[in-house]
Amino acid sequence: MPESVIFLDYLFILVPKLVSKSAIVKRQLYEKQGAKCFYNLSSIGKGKDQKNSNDKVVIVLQNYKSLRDKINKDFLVKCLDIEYDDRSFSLKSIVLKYPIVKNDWIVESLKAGKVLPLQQFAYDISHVRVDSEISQDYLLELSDRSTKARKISEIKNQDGPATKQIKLEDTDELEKALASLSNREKFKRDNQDNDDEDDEDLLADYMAVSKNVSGPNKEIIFFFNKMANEYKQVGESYKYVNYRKAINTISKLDYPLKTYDEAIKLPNIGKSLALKIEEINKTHKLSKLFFLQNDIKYSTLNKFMKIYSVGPTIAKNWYDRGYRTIEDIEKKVDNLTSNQKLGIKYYNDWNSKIPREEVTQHYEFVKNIALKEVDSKLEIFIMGSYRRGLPECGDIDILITKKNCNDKSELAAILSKLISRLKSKDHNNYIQCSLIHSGINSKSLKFYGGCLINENSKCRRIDFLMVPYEELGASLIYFTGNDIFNRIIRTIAIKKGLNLSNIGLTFKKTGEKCIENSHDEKTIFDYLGIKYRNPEDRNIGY
DNA sequence: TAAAGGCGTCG
DNA sequence: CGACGCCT
Repeated sequence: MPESVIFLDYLFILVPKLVSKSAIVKRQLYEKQGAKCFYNLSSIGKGKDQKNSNDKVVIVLQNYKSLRDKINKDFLVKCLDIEYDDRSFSLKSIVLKYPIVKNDWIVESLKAGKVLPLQQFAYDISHVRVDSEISQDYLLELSDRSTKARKISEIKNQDGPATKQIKLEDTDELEKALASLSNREKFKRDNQDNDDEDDEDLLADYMAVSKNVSGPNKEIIFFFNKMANEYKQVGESYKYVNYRKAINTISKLDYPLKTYDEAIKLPNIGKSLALKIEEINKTHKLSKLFFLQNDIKYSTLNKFMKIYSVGPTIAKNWYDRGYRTIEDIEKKVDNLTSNQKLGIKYYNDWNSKIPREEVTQHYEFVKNIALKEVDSKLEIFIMGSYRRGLPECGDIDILITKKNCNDKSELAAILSKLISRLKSKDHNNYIQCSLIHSGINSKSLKFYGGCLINENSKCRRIDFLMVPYEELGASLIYFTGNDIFNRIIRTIAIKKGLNLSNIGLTFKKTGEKCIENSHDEKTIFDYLGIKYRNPEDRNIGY
């Protein structure tokens, strides 16, 4: 026996605490192998076994396979009996201190007759959901389960063979594992099933998106794009921008980015992004991404912010008040703005992409009405992602100008007339709703709303922008984007002491115009000292 | 450490 | 008018 004592320097925290006979038999087996066993962190050293300074503490998830869906932050916090801190990342500090492994680490180690490396059995903390309601219920259920099961079997049969059977089954499994290697494949299969499924989901996702991305670093770009979108949707706009800029840097490389050291030297890539690049290359996963996607707080903020007119402040406020679903919001929030109500009404429609071909249809439809029924001298362009050549668009952006017309009230009147025509029954109420209230006498040069091209279609977001002719160049740049491109060239302007907006290019200090009449974009590019870029080349960062 | 800029809506 | 959100 002495030579088989492999866990001599180990201290196991067994979670959750299971009191079934089989669990206790297992615990005794671990102890025979030299391990000290506890059920939570705070009881270490309180029992007969004292912690030695060289003891390696390992948190072992018992019955991992059947519990994996139930494990979340509150579950672990409660099991480990640690101080609860509601910040999303508090578990990280524990994990840094003590490894968390699935129980097959013990099983496989026993089979191998030696302690196997923890890494390959490590429980991925990034999967841990922060979800108090589910886990509280589950913990209650769990604490009863084994006693309940035993009681039922005892009632069925007073001699208790059922109990014995449970015990035999579980210890059998372990003994089989110890005794024979023929089970090795089965164990492997059983325990890797779920991970394989995760990988397949990821792969499908990856394949779908990677159609649009090629090059030696497409995997990194894929993950960084996911991170960018995740951060955008929870209101972390600087992180969003930084990821997009990093993608821009990486997508220019013609060689695969392999190491931290290579990455850190590149512009727009700092320590944390370089580490993530290394993680992606090693594991083909990004734990932070899975954390964000599975964290109840982040996914709820994400959900709320997809409502038009709900930003980070309101989403956080709702989250803090305990709201978790769109239904909660509809029922319990009594001060929704009219735009937010529309955002909920059209939640699905406005979160769907629009095929490029449909945008073309809208363009033809609006152009026709504008020229025939409003003013034949108008010039009408589709902007945004459409002008940048993308196959799908988030919305429909229409810029309208009139040659040599700088009269804003005339332009406003044109817009009012156009909108009222598009709202009319003559055109099947094409405009369904307004997000910027532009009445017939509105002086606004903008209109945002929802529109319907035909009965079978979805309601689409449409934006109109009336532009004085002298502002056309700056407006074309602004309304073409993308957002990151705009920020980059505006930053270039700042560095030259200038200010670039949709109105024009001015001197930062005096506010005077740099260019009197900038009808075209090229003049502005020239003044900034940068080469003209076609709209298709302004898709910065994915 | 800094990070784009203008404008509409709400209270 | 400040805070918030939206547009690229």
